[in-house]
Amino acid sequence: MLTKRQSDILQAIVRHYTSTGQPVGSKVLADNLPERVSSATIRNEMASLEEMGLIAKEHSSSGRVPSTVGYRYYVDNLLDQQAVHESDVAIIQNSFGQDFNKIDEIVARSADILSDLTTFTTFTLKPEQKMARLSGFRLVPLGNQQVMAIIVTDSGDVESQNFTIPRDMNTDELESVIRLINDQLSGLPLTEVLTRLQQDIPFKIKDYMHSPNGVLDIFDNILSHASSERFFVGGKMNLLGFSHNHDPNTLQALYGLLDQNERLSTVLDPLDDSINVRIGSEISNELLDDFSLITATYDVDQYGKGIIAVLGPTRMPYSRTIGLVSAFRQELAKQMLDYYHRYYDQ
Amino acid sequence: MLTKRQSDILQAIVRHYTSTGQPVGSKVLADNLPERVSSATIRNEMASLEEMGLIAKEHSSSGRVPSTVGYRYYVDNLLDQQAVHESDVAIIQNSFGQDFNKIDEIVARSADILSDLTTFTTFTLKPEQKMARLSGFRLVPLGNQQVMAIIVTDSGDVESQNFTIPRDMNTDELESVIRLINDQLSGLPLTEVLTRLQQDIPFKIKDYMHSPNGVLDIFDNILSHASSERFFVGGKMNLLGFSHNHDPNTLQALYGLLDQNERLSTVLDPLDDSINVRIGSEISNELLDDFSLITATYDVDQYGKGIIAVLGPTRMPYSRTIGLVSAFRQELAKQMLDYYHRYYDQ
DNA sequence: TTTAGCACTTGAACGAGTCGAGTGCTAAAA
DNA sequence: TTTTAGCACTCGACTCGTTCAAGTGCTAAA
Repeated sequence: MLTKRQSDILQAIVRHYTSTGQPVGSKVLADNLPERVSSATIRNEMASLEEMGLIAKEHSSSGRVPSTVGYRYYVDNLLDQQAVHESDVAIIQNSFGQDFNKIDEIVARSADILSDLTTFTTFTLKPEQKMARLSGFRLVPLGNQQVMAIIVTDSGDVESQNFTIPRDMNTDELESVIRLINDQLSGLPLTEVLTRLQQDIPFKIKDYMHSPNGVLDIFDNILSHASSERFFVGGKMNLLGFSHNHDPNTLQALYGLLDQNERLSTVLDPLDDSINVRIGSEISNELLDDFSLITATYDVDQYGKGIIAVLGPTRMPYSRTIGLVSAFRQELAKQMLDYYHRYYDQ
Repeated sequence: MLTKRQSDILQAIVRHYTSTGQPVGSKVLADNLPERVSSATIRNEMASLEEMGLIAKEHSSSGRVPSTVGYRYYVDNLLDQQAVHESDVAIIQNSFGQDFNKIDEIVARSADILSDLTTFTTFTLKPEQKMARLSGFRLVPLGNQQVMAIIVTDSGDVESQNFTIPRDMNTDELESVIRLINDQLSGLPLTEVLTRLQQDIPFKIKDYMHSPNGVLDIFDNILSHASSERFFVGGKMNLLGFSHNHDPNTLQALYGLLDQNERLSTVLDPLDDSINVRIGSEISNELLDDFSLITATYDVDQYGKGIIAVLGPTRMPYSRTIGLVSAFRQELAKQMLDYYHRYYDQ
């Protein structure tokens, strides 16, 4: 456990370092502490803090820099009341237009707004659609053997995909299959729809058409697309600004990571419903050792929970960023509820 | 006009510099020229070349580097027969799958293939759709006030967009409008459809519905989307590798440019149907002074002409890159024709 | 016209010296 | 016992001079 003075010193070090980027020495600290003590005393205290692993030197006679553990302690114990600027709240509210036609549009826009505010890179995920139920398949002929398949869920998600009908496929057959699917699978959760599509449906379809494989692949394809979770990434290029490492290869690797949804989702998984901060090596991913990740869920009542996340440098203004995330998750939840109410309640 | 020996020297300088990135001195050149001359002679010749503005020194005692004018001369007069490696041709052919459901997919894939091959950044634009004709509007109700509007052109382009019907809008009214539009506008070129939508159609619609504005905006919106030209960008992140300038601000500005289609299209406009090379300052855009841009059209017969382009460093292997572009435009045209034939000829 | 030779220029790499900001430690003061 | 003043020490950043290699331009001879 730290003494009051040690806390003060650690806090001052983090504040100073995150805002200037320079290691902090005993003299500067002496001028910035609430109680006046000499630089020598501070040096002694810093020696203790270093022994505890909270701060570190870059070289033997440099000032101190917070370590991962130090940031951790700061975030857990020394954070300001996360006061969110009213102007920021106003910006958030005004940035959402009202002309959203899809949940995805809200989510994508969210990532951009949040990255503009924080100047970092952000991720957003819409509420889990796992429990969403199939409300209908549609098939729209486009002429010339082309067909657009559309799947709609009761949570308002729409996924469409074009495909081409094999020449040997009969349109009537296709229509009956669609009817069958709508009859049998409407109202079921997407997960179950997927399994049914692989199990009993092929069996039943046999009666209607002679080559059912191609069609089912299409449904499979579009369905798994609809039920797959895709992160929207905002402010990708901000990374260039706050990454310390400007080596092209490292950057390319990082950007590769941002494009791989599977890898992202393991990294961004929020542990609980609070605002979660992972610092440097705590984000078990070598590429992200110099970054901090703030993740949070947002709760859209019966429509499920989504995720927002901010990726910034370890030396980020934690208080401000956490405040922004906190304000943002609320506003986002509100926007989504608005959206759902506008279109689905009556 | 350059003497044979001057040509040889310029050629050797460009070759050497593009492959090593190091300024080239008289000694190295002496070893690499077809006819054996002393380094002193070469120094004299280089002095002439420099006076003509074809090469330049980085500092008073450094080797020479090609200038923009020098590259220009090289590209115009000294290029190898652009022999394309058979293996590259094979790669191009194999990289196109056959499971394309949309022209856009082919175009997007093209940008990726070409950027992988060149290791540079590439742009592709599908054949001009200006002359494409509207073959139909579709309107698919998705439930809960939501509707998906689909527009299909005779060139097989499909554009869809969700929107929400205002509560005061009558579905029957909407249907009659759709019918009207299909009746009146099918078969017309998209450009004309756009103007008609703004001129006589609103007048006619008045009879069918009391608040025509919202609907027409939607049509307008989706139509201009369909007829807008959008470049696909491949290998964005390759830019990190070949840009000399690693300054985050410059990079961000560059990436900003890649996302602005309007600005791109002024830059990428190919002057004619040959393969066009613009070097450094010739690409009238300050941001691109250290880059070279190779643009070319590809010709898909009656379906129009599209554009492909490669953005690389001024010191790129011109011969190889031009060869690749040349082979690629042919294969791409073939792929598109295949696609069209597969789906539109009977 | 070409070439050998030579004086000259330049950036890169290296070491020595200085400076400033920081440290740890000791011994005296509180 | 805690705090502080003082001091020797360390290290990176910077400057300066030196050396080295790779170039150059120019001159005079071949």
